[in-house]
Amino acid sequence: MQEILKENGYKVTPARLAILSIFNKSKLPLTAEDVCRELVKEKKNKDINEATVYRTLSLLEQAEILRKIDFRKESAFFELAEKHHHHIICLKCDTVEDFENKTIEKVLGGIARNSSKFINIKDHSLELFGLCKSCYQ
Amino acid sequence: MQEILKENGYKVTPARLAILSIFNKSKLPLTAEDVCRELVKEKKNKDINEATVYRTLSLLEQAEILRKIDFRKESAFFELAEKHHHHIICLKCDTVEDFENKTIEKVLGGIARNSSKFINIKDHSLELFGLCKSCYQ
DNA sequence: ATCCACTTGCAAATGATTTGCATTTAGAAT
DNA sequence: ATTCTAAATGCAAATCATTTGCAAGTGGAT
Repeated sequence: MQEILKENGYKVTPARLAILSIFNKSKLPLTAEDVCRELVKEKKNKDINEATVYRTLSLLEQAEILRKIDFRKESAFFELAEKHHHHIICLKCDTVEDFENKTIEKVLGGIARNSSKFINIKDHSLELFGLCKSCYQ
Repeated sequence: MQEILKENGYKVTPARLAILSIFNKSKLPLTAEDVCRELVKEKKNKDINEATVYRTLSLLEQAEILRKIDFRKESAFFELAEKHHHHIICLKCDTVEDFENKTIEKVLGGIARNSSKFINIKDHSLELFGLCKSCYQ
């Protein structure tokens, strides 16, 4: 793991190793708060600051060691609920293009039906992120 | 539009009508802030409070008149970036089940390629939301 | 062992969203 | 039309996740 840090030119620090090790142990995605809580549990690392956790998470995300589940924008977006569809969102200017696709809906229906842990799927969200023609240099 | 409010037992107020009308005019999803900005533009409705906008948006969401794009949880989630996959998330207990599906990836590739506005798709997020077996009453 | 850019801790700032409370209002009952 | 009450609103303060400025600490190249 620490090789990945070095390769990317980041220093190997106790905080970074501790946080990486937490993700290695966890089977589930974690929030910054989850990480802090786990850190406190480990006797040795009671002292890693919340701000450091946030800074480390975004560093690890940029290094593509961690993935952030859903690129959430600062604010929530709303639209009329009329028709079900999905979006392609520009990472730079927030332009939105809608799309819908029957195949995907069908496949998702099957996935929902075959889930081992879930019995009731209420909705789903699907967004593509990229650069629109104007923002693509 | 106001019939929908009445049908659901909500009072028809100037604020609600103004906000609904903004969504009717808009081709794009809007944030609470966007709505406030539009309200200020209209001479008549300079006076609708920000808190009212937020309260109205969540009311309209509950009435299923508006849809919130991506059910964002309070905090962002992170996980090791190793393998690309998606999630089924319990709305009650946050339990997560992973899944992946080649068909969906393939279809999304085609959608990206055929987009009229976008030229560079970097990533996508796909999450299903529902109730896990334990939380389903 | 030294040095400096990179890290960290701490506290304060930020930005979106929510909430308590006093006032106003929609709309049902009169 | 007037009255009445629960629901809706404005305002300001609170909250919550996340970010940032700055001073102090530390990896790791030399």
